[in-house]
Amino acid sequence: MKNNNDILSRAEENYLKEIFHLSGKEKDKVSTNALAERLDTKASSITDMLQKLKAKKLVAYQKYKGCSLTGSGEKVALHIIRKHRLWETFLVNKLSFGWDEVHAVAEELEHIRSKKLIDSIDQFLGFPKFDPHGDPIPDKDGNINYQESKIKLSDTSVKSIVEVVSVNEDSLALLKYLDEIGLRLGSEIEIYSRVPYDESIQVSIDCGDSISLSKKVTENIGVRFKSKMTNK
Amino acid sequence: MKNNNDILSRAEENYLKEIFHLSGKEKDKVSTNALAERLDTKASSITDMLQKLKAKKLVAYQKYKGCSLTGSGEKVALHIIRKHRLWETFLVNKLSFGWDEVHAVAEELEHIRSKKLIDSIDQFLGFPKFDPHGDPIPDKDGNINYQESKIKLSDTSVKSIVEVVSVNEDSLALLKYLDEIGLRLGSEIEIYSRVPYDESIQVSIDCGDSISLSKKVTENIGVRFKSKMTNK
DNA sequence: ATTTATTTTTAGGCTTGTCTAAATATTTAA
DNA sequence: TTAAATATTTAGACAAGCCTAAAAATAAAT
Repeated sequence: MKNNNDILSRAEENYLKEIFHLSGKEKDKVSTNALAERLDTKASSITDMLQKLKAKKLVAYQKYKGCSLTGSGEKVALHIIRKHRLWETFLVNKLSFGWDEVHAVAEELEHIRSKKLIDSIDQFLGFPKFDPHGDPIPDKDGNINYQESKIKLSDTSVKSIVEVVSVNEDSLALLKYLDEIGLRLGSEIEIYSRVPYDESIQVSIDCGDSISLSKKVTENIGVRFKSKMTNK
Repeated sequence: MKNNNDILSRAEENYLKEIFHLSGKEKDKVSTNALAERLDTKASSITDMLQKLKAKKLVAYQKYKGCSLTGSGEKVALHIIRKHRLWETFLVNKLSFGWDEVHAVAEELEHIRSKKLIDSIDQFLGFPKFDPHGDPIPDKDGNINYQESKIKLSDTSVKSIVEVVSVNEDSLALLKYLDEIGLRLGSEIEIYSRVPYDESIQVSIDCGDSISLSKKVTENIGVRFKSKMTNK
């Protein structure tokens, strides 16, 4: 049960992290092009790196067939994600950063190598379970509490009332926009109607005015079902 | 007065920092070999990098004549040192790290690029003036309070009583040893005698038993004069 | 003032992680 | 089921930052 514990480069860590994110809960194979887009590199670079990561037994990879993480690859990925999310929580809870300001910095901090440091931060924060965007934080052994019954806002049915539990942090512009319209973690959203043509929905946020949200927005918001709207 | 604000690599930042440390308060020229030893690389690598840093106007350098920092080079160096020392202070004051555990981690943290982050940490710590090893922390404008009348323990005269105000953090082994013999920041040291042959000195620490300290140790400890010993 | 020793620089190479362009698989569509 | 489109891989190149070995400059010693 020996871990191939060579020290990994930043690039290698980022590849593993993105493979984890892209393969999702269903552990799908991840395609070269999908990785290239997320990592903002060319497909040929992806191929090179996958061969390297395969040699280190961190990913399973076959030519033309996509890749997935091995056990130890997933362990590394979860550790990076743990660090990323703990640092974000630190920035927001202790240093009063806005939720739209933390992602870029956490992308750097997640590569700091001290185990003692991140475990101390975890303790300092009181062992938080979720980060400021509502995503679950893996514990020191890599266990992650996937949130029960979380769905995308884009997948909800009309006349529902839901609670916002997570937001995709990748787009700074999105986070700023949500801030502007007053949509935050815990907000209550009532879905009035859906326009089939563009899949935009008409909603109110925390009982505010009715507002339209595009598909592009709603597919990046995670919610939990609360109740159906009462007809009055 | 425009700053050549290309983003610098980690390596470049480390070179600038070491040039700053080696050139000292007197702003001496720094030799290629001295840098090579501190940075644990070969002299030829130093030459390469100095040419690059010269092109970026961060160091003044002439073949065979050593180098020194330019104004903007020094500014960068001070900013790295500020970050290093603030992170060390954070680790010790907020996360209960030992003073011998913080250096390695701070070597990584000092390269995190967010200005807002480090200024927030500064505020979070209450704008400390000195780090856990007694070294002064540059403020956000790069001003540094060199400690008044600090000298090396190796340069003290016998029959003096001095207070420890700083310790060279570079050697982990030294910090562990000092911890062992109970020498810490603020300790009071009485110097009984000096052996001319090896320049070791005989001292007591905080009124404890007499102990011998080698030159190698005493030249890495900064002290401030308190008083002469009373003859009784 | 030469010779010897030391320091520094040059020249050429290696690895990592990227790129472009061309070749090859796979998938989709006719 | 063959042709067109798309996805992926290979081949060759490049910059950064390091290396070794050899050449050149400086410093030390006779």
